[in-house]
Amino acid sequence: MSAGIIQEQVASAITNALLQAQQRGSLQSAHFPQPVVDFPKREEWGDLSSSVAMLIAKQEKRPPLEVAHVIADQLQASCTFLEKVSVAPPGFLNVTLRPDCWLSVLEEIERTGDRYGHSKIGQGQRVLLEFVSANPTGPLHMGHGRGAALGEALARLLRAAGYEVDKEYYINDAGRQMKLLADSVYARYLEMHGRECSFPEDGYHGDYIKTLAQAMDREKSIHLLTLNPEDARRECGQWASHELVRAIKEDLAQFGVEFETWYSEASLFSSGRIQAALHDLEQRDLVFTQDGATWFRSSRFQDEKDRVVCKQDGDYTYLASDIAYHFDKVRRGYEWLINIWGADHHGYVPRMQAVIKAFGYGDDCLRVVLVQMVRLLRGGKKVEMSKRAGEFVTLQDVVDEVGADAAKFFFLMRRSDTHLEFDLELAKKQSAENPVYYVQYAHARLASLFRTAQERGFFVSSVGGAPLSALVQPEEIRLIKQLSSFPGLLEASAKALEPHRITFYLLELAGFLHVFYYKHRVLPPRVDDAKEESSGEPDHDEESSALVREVLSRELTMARLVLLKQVQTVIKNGLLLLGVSAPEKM
RNA sequence: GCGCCCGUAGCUCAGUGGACAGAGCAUCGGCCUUCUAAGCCGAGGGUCGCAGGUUCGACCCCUGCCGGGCGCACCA
Repeated sequence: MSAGIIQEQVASAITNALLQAQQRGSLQSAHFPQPVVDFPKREEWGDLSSSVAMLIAKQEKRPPLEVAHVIADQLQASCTFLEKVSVAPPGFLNVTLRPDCWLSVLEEIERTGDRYGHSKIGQGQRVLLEFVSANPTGPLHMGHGRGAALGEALARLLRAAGYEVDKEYYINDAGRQMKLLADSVYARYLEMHGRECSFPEDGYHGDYIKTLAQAMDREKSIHLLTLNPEDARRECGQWASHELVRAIKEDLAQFGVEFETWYSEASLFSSGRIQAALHDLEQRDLVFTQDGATWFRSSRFQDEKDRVVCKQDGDYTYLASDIAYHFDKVRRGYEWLINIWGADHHGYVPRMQAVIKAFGYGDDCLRVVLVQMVRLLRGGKKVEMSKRAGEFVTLQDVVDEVGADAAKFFFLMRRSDTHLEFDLELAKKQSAENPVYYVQYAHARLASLFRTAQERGFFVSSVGGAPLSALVQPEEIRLIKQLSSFPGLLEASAKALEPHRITFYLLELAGFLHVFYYKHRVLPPRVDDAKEESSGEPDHDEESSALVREVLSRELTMARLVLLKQVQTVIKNGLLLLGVSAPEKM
C-alpha cells in the first residue's frame, strides 16, 4: 500500500465513507479492510483508485459494482476535496482530486527535505546486516560487487524506514581456504628464491599471490628461508590474509561501501565462543556424539538431516563457526539478522534457520537474501572468467572502468534473485541509453536550471509563497503524483528488501521530468531570444511541434521552479538510498 | 532422485490477486535559433513455458508436466 500523504488521505476518506454507510445501514459488514489506494492504470480514469468494493462484495453479499456505487455516493456527499468520484466495472472506485490537493505534497517534501519518504515502520529495531563476507583469499570480484551494492542500499533503505542498522563483514580467516592461501603464498615465495617446491593442488593461481610473496619478501624483516616450513607457512598465511583484508577494505571504500564491524572467524576460536555456543546447545540435548563426530540436531528444526559440527579428526566444521557467530549476533542485542548470500548457498538456509530456532528465536529473526550471479558482457559479448586459473574480473577493474555510481546502479537494476547481465560498454556510455546517466542527468539538469534562474533574478521561493495554482499542465500534475508515491514506495521496498524498486521509480520520475522539460519552458526567453523569434519566419509547423506554446508569466515561472525543486529533492533522496551520487553538473 | 530459484515483446527485464500486460535496448521514421540533445516524439512488435484448479477476477496463489540455473559433505 502506498503511504504517500494523498493516498493516506483518500484511504481514510474511504474508510470514513464505509463507516458512515454502515451507520446508515446501506452496508452490512461489521469490519472493513484497510482500503488499498493506487494509481489507476490509465490516467483518464482518475487520479487514484481503490478496489475496496470488490474486496468487501463477498461479505456484503452484493455485486461489487453495487457496493462501489454505495461507497461512491457516500464519498461524494461527505468528502469535499474530491472533484469527481466514479465507478467502473467490475467494481473500481475512481476518484479525481481537486487540483490544489496535490500541492500539499510539495509542502510535505519541502518540510521534510532529505527525510522525505522516510518512515518509522522499523520502530528503532536493531538490525545486523551481514554481507560480502568473502574469504580473504583474493580480491573481490563482480559477484561480490553486486552483494556489496545491495547491502549498502538495503542498509540505507532500512535506516530510512526507521531501523537501526549495523553493517558487518564476516572474515572467513579460519579453516581450509586459509591453509590453502598460506601454502600458495609460501610456494610462490620458495619459487622466487629458486627453491624446489610443488604448488598446492587446489591452491590459488592468481598473479596476486606472487605479488603478495614479493611484497612479503620486501617488507618482512625475517627471512622465511631461515624458518622451518611450518612457521614459514603460518607467517605467509597471516601476512597474506591481513594484506588481502586490507585490499578488500580499500576496494569497498572506493566502491563507496563501508562496514561498522569486521568480524573475524578466527576470533571465535581464540575467544572460546565456539565451545561456549556448542555447550549451550549440548545442555539442551541439541548436540550429540556419533561415529566419533559431534552433531547438531538440526532435523528437529525442519532441516532435512542432522549436521556435523565437529569432525572425527577433531576439527570444527564451518557450521560450528556459524553457530557461534550467529549466537553472538543475537547476544549483541540484534533483533533482526539479515544475511546476504550468493544464491549457490541457498541449500544452507534451512540449516541456518535451524540454528536460530535452536537458540530460541523465531523464523523471522533471520532473513537470508540470495544474490544471483552476474554475467559480465562487453558490447554484448560474454567476458569469460576462470576462477581456477585466477582469471576473473575484479570489482576494482569494474569500478576503474565504469565508475562506482554506474556499477552500483547497474547492480541494483534487477531483483537480487535473478541473474544479472552487466554490460561494461553500456555502463560506460554517456547517453540516454545508460540508465544511470539518465537519472543523474535529470538531477544535474535541474541544478543547472536553478543556476541560470538565479543569474536571471528568479529565486526559488518556498512552497507556501509560490503561486502553485498556476500548475495545471498534465506533465506537471504527473510529476507531483509521482512524487507523492515516493513514501509508499520506500515502505514497500523496505518491507520486501528490494531496493531495485527505487531504481525503477527513479527512471520513471526522470522520464517524467525530461518530458516536462522538453515540452515546457520554465524561464522566459532572453530578450535577444525573443527578438530572434519575432523576426523569424511565421510558424508553419505549429502542428508538428511537440512544444506547448504558452504564455510564460512570472507566476508560472515561480510555480514551476518550486515544483522542480521538489522533484530534484526526491531524485536526490532516491539516488542517495542507492548509494549513487546526485551530481550538480555533468 | 530430492530441494530451491527462474521461464513475460527479437534482446535485457519490471509487474504488493484487479481494468485493454509495461519499460529500456534493438529496428524503422521524426525533433537542436529553446533554461544542459547525457534530452524528446512517433511506429511496429505478446498463446505472460504448457495443462488443470482456487477466485467475482490469476502473469501473480495451488497441483502436475516441460525447459534452464543452482544446491543436495565429517568442503567452505
